[in-house]
Amino acid sequence: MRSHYCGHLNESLLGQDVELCGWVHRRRDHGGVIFVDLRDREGLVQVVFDPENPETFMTAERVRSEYVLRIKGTVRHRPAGTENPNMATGQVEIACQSLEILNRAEPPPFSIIDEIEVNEETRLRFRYIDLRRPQMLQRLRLRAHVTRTLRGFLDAQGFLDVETPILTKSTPEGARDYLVPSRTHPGEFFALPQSPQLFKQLLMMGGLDRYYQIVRCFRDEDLRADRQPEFTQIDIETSFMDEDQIMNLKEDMLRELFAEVLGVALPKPFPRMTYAEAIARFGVDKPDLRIPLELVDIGDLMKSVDFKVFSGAANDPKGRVAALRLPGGSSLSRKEIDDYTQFVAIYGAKGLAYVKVNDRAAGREGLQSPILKFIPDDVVETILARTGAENNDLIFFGADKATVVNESLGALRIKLGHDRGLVEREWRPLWVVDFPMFEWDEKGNRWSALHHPFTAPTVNDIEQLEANPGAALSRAYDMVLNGTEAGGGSIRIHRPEMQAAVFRILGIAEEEARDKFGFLLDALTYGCPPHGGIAFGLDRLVMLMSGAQSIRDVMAFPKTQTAACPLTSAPSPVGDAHLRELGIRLRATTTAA
RNA sequence: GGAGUGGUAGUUCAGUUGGUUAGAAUACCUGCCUGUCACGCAGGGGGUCGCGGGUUCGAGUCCCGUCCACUCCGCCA
Repeated sequence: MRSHYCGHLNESLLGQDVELCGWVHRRRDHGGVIFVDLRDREGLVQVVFDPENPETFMTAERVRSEYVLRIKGTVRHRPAGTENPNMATGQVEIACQSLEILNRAEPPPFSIIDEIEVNEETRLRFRYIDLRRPQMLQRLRLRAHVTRTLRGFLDAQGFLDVETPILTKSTPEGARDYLVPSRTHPGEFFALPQSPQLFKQLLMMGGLDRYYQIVRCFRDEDLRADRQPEFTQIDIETSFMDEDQIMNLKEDMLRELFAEVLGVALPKPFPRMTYAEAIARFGVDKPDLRIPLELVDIGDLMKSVDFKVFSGAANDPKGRVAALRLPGGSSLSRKEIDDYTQFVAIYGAKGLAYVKVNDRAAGREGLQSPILKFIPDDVVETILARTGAENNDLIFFGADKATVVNESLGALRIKLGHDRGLVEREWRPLWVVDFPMFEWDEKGNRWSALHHPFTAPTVNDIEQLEANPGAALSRAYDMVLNGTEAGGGSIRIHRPEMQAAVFRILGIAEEEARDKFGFLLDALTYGCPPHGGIAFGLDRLVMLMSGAQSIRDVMAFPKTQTAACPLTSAPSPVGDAHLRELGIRLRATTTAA
């Protein structure tokens, strides 16, 4: 076992003999002396080889970058004037007495020293080298600090860490499953869990009462900067607690986490906002409260204007007309506005109307806009007043189906916030509550669960729920942090009749419900306690806390956008014999006659 | 499934209107340098311009297709 880390050497060890292991960060020769910066996970220390120890010196001449060394030597002060203030260990150096090359190394494919942004595929192919870079190491250490702190909190609160199966049962709805063929049941498949949702509910039925697990989840959907096919949840479930108790407890958890890991004091309590308010003011159900821009409804003003884009949306029960004021936005160039128009087109917006407010006092003369001629003076004045417009502002307008207006202006709001440097440098958590229970799926022509099918509605009356599913609210809550969904949960259904009713509304036939969830329905009949819980996305949380731009940067071995691993070349073909054993029919490789 | 950006030396990049033997920095190798630490100096090696096809006297450059990476839409109960 090594006696010291390189990065821990300091003046308290002056004169002592130490043994160090590490990588050659850099070798320099000068004036008959060899300097080696030796690196381990704690940092760098400079090792000095002088010719008075010829055997060691000659060995040192052979070392190259990334060679792995074990050295023994004496800690001493650097000569006056040669201290390196850029190095944590820059006051001391090691006078080397013995040197052992534990392994040689090819020159690394990219620099560990320079902070040049290397192509991500190359980084992933050589991830073991990428991980040597201080920033990656620091992120993994932060991640470990986060899980350690969370475990400490949950253990102290009496939560029990229980593992649930990875090989489990495929469930309908939700994301696409990753499937695993069963050898012993030819033609049948396990699914990897999208989350341990049903198992944690079964643990409540098993009397566990407070459960948590830091657990891998799998979803076979397309990837994003914040979405990987396998990711980690902090999964939590409790019995007998209501939503306020759960939210309060989880707030405490997050506050302790941020205080411990980042030294940041999160607000107490977190603000709460209904889903409806979030959509109305920010267009999205996970608002980034750091951006001081809001959507303002103006549909009531537009019902009879002589401009069909606006009046049509204003008179459509599913439409919305909204304004978004950008302070100081009148300086935007025509090209910038065109670019924003292109940007909102991604979300289905057919255009992006705007008004530049050059001189508020000058009335219509002080405004500049391609659409103003369609709108009466009093309406213009009301819009300016309602949005709080001031000189040099710009107001964007969205008019379309409400979903299009919400998504496009919601996304534009975030983009403007970043482009114009309006994002506050703060942590702004909030709870979003009162989600609709169901949303109408136009394509499938049916109701689908906004959260998941085990979420309890706010009403207890089944007839009332079935009479008007679209009006029902759920007992779900999302924790949003700086515009990212950090976690989400709900109180679950614990009455078998209610669970059956929700399945009915979702169009899951009784037979199918029996087949897929019979075990859950049975369990509900044997004394299921009221229960609920929450799951946090660990990767996203660590991404936010570390300032990383991608979830991949806080995972040791992430996958690329096509869900492949450049390091191991997974996925890869398997042999025919292997497939036959699994009862999988081979796809014909030659064209049939 | 769709939109966008990119792919040239180990790495990060430049490469003009299509025109000589495709460059720079850095890394690597050799030598020099008595305290360097982004050391310095001199020299050297290193290229299937992602892949395939086309246009052309001539393609890194233009066209078509394709693969890969990244960002986003759809998708993600």
